[in-house]
Amino acid sequence: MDTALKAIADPRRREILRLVWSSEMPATDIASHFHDVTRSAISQHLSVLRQANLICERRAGNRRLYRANVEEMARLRTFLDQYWSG
Amino acid sequence: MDTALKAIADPRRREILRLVWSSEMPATDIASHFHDVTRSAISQHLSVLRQANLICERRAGNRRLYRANVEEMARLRTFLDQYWSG
DNA sequence: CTCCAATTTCAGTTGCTTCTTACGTAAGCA
DNA sequence: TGCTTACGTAAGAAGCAACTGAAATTGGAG
Repeated sequence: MDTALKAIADPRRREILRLVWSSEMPATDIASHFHDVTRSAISQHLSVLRQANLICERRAGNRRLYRANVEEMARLRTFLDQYWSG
Repeated sequence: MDTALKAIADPRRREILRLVWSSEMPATDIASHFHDVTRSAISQHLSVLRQANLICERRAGNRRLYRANVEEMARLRTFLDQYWSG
């Protein structure tokens, strides 16, 4: 849970999550949304998000398609809701 | 807002916030709740929380009394709620 | 004024984060 | 087979974060 909180504390990663929120997207497309950072950096952000279990990865041929793990995000949201009201 | 998110991503700081959630508490009392870390470290965590505007400080003689800034926490909560739903 | 308690601040260390460049690898295409 | 595209991973720089112990600050007590 801690890992997830740290992960979403980064604005770049929140932006990535938003991109794959409701539909999956290949890594290249994700990276091309960021013009101030290399593809490699985005790949590493994706890795952080994957370790936090906030995104799912699916391989399709050459590509890797990412989408947000809405269940885990719901769990994080619940955790915070309990924190605010505890 | 980013600063606040980073601040609450740390479990120690979340614990501190919980301690001063509904009543103010002097720094010494806060520090004495943590047995694995020095007063100095807690003081620095308090400083991070103050910069994030998540706590308020009041001086009373020798002491410094801290309490959570519930308004700022509410703003943070709203920010996250909007993030989840948009 | 002196001494003590409460607390921050400073200096320094260690470890983590973010980023870049360069390289590796697997899938598709000629 | 060899070239290209789409990625991840490795290595290293730069900066940030968390901690400790020592010193500074500020207020109270004698």
